[in-house]
Amino acid sequence: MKNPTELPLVALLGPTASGKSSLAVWLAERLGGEVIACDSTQLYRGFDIGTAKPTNAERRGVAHHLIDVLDAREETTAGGYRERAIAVLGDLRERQKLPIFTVGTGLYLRALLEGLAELPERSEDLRARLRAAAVERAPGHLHRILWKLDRASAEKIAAADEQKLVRAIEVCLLTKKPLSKVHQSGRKPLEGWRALKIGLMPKREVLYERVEARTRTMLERGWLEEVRGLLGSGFEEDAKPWDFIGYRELRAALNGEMLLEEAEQATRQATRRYAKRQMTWFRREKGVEWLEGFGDEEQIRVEALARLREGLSKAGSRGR
RNA sequence: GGACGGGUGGGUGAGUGGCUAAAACCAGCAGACUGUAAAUCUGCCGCUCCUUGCGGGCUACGAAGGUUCGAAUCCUUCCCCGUCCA
Repeated sequence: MKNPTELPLVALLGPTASGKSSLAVWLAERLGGEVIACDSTQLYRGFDIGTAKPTNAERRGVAHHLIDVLDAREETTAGGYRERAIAVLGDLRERQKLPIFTVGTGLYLRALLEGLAELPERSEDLRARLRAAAVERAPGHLHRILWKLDRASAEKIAAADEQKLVRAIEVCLLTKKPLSKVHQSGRKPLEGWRALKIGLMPKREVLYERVEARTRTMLERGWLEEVRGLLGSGFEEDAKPWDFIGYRELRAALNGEMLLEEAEQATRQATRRYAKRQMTWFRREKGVEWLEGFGDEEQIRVEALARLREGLSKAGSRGR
């Protein structure tokens, strides 16, 4: 196999409610592109309103990928996302379409562009055993195990961070090597593509206002009904999508564990915190052209288009 | 008019003489994060100064006075709020 020519791909990053989806469609129409969601929640079928999937009307006939590809009881992982995205990229290459990623999940973009180390997949079995042990033993048990297996990792992970400790121990046990060592090898960056990154970074307080307004709008569009329907459809209570912001709160409201009003309030709150975490992650992303505004604002769109055209011509390929 | 209960930092709220710039929680801010990532976790959080130290100064628990070596904590008066009696 020859090394394929390097083609440009676009990554639109930005916190939730910053208007990525709308900008993506607008750009796709002008650049001959198709949209690929890079979002851990839009992957799931049935969870539509609260994950802010673009509606058919909003897609305006532009093809969208990696939305609705998983059943609620399936697990996503960064590695799994990477594989799917690479498959889509292959398809777009063949059809000569510009890939435009709407990136909400920073880890997934990184996994795609920079690759992941050669790590084993998660093992539910092992995880269950580790968790059980943690409950029985004194606090700090997992951290002590990791300390023995891989001191360097143990120093980086907080004793309270069970999720990361379990993962680290899991990798050490399955590979029989320290995680910190495994991390140093085997990362394969994406080949054949050159990423043009545009970031949306609206003013904090305006973004928060949008978050509030959008939560309201989602409810008005029947979000609660959607959740009611999902509850009735019978998949496990611990299915991954019930972790998503809003879904867990609305479910609690429907189960009588909190008032609807409280659920709405909690949802807004969680969304704001989420937006903040996204911004923290994105700030570290390299090579991003930042725009201070929302993706549905005319001047932001025009500017995004201009910067992309520049980038595309440098990449020496399509762009009309 | 009378009897109780209460007024604490952005919010809720603990604290009844020193260990208290004041628990805890929330909000806020900053950050970490290579297979759960809309997850998980960490730090900061009155103001200020610097030689950034378990450092110094100032302000703070409704208001004003007082007791005390020392008060959010005790006393007095006043102002507000709640409940009950008239």
